[in-house]
Amino acid sequence: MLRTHTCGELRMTHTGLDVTLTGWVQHTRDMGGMTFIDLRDRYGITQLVFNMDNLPELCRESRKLGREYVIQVNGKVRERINKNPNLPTGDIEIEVMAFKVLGVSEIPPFTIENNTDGGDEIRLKFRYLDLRRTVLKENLILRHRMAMAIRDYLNREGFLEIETPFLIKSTPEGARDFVVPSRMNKHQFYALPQSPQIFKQLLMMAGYDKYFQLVKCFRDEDLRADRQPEFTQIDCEMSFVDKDDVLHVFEGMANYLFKEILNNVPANSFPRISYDEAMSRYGTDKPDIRFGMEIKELTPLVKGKGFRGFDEAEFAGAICAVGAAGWSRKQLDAITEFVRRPQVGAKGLIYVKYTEEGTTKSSVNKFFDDDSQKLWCEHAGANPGDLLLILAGSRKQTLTALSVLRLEMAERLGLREKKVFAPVWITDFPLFEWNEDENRFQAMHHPFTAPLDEDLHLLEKDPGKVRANAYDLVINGVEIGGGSIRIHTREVQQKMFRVLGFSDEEVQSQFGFFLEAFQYGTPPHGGIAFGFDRWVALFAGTESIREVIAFPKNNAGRDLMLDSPSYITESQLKELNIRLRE
RNA sequence: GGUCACGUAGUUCAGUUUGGUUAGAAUGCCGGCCUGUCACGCCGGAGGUCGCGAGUUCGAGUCUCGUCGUGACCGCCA
Repeated sequence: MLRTHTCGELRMTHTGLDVTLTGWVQHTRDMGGMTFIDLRDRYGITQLVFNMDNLPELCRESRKLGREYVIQVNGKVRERINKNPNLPTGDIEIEVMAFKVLGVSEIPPFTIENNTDGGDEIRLKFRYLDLRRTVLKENLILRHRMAMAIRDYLNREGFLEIETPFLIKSTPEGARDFVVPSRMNKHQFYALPQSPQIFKQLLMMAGYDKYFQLVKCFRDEDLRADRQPEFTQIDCEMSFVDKDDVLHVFEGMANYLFKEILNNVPANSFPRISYDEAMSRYGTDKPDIRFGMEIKELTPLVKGKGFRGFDEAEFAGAICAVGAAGWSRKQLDAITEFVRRPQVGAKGLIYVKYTEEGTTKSSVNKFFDDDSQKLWCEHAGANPGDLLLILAGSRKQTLTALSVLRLEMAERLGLREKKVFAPVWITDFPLFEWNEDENRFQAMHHPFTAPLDEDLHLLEKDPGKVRANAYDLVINGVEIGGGSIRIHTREVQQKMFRVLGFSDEEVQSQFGFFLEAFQYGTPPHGGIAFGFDRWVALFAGTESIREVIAFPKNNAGRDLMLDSPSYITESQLKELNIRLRE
């Protein structure tokens, strides 16, 4: 080894010891008579001292060391005269006797410190420099610890980690596939998996009754801060289980992570809310339940008083902002503007201030008297001092807008505390949703999701009413994972494909092998998959999963460091029998 | 596929509203001074195709159009 210790481990107990350290020059402070250097490695920072009195030649040499030079130093550990309480190694320093430059460095394009001066673009281009920063380093360490804890828990629960192929087959339904041309099979393409769904079900059929995999998945769709074209799932499947069994095992896994990683267990068992209930109480299927502020319907209370905004609306709903009756005109205008943005799409915002004196003041005073406004307040659970915010319009759009408004208000009122975690299971999703563009039903989860037993008889008569035996894990408004009990008979699976509008020929060519597999003894099974990147981001306290991925892509799917994707040569194309079209 | 914002020194930004002399700041970088710093301090210096292209104008960093890049969002993401 080129070193005897790391830059994070030396303490007072090591004083007097002769040590050799290696690392990067974080910073030099040249005082004239003496020079201090902060030496950094993965483990921390240790201060080096050079002194003109002792070794003038060495001290002069040290001034030539630039930022990010890689050096090896030999010296003695000694107690500092001025200690630095902000540094774990701040009680000691190294009196350098000799050093050697192991690698010189250009001047880095941005400063490699906690508060970097670099913007997103340049940091992605020089990702290997950005990764030297403590924030990203700690995120990657967190990711590692979580991966280890997950493997540890699932291993002890008897799960086997089994790899599945990446070069597979393009199938309809779901996200757009990334495809890979096959040189040996002219004009044919593999697809990269959107998830190992079919493989894990085949593993259940093969008798591996508890499977998991930390696995890359690929979806060729447009990106967001919480979406990358390739991302990592914790993919799990179990046989001979019902919904409760699955939820129990993975509640256990979530709590194991909370305990091992954050030392903070939110609840032994997580609340469960049906999809319908989530939609009516929160306006979304991924509610943030760290705070109340639930949506209350006011439709019957507001109709018929001549206010067109209500009279013409299918639905009117309110949320109650506790203690916000004193909000200024400016604050209310800002929040009104917020809901009127095209992304939220509300026509306007009606507010009612329920004053401390017990009277009401609203933006629709002209149409409603104090008593009726008080009635709304009571209905929505508001007390004197609270602010009622009301949106009206079509039921679906208004609920969606209220859900967005609810989050925004919570943000402004400081109710979304980073260190509080509120997990919740959302259950009983609709099995299908209607696709307006294609004029057909499509699977809300995926085509292998089992209907609830009691809704099975509706499958062909009234597919829109069928509920799925499916569940999502939502933490703090972030969809962390989702899964379902799967269809395990050929008959139901075929009915499912029929409702989705597949012809028998299409089913045969796309899923023939799968239907065939059902015929050789298929156990009842179900599972779940978690977005590992999102989970790490949640624990790291960041919204962007790029912060927890070593080498992420930008929002156009480009790798700014590699400058990929890129063109390939004519000879590569020829080998693949591919001609580019305009 | 669409909407919006941004693009000025190595970097992060101001300047654009109202076109007008030599485009500024901070930080970084280079040189000098400094023996207890840790956001070291002080003095001095260098550093610019205002993304690119066209247009309007006596005159464009500033206005218009196009284009490229970056970010956020809608659609999309079973």
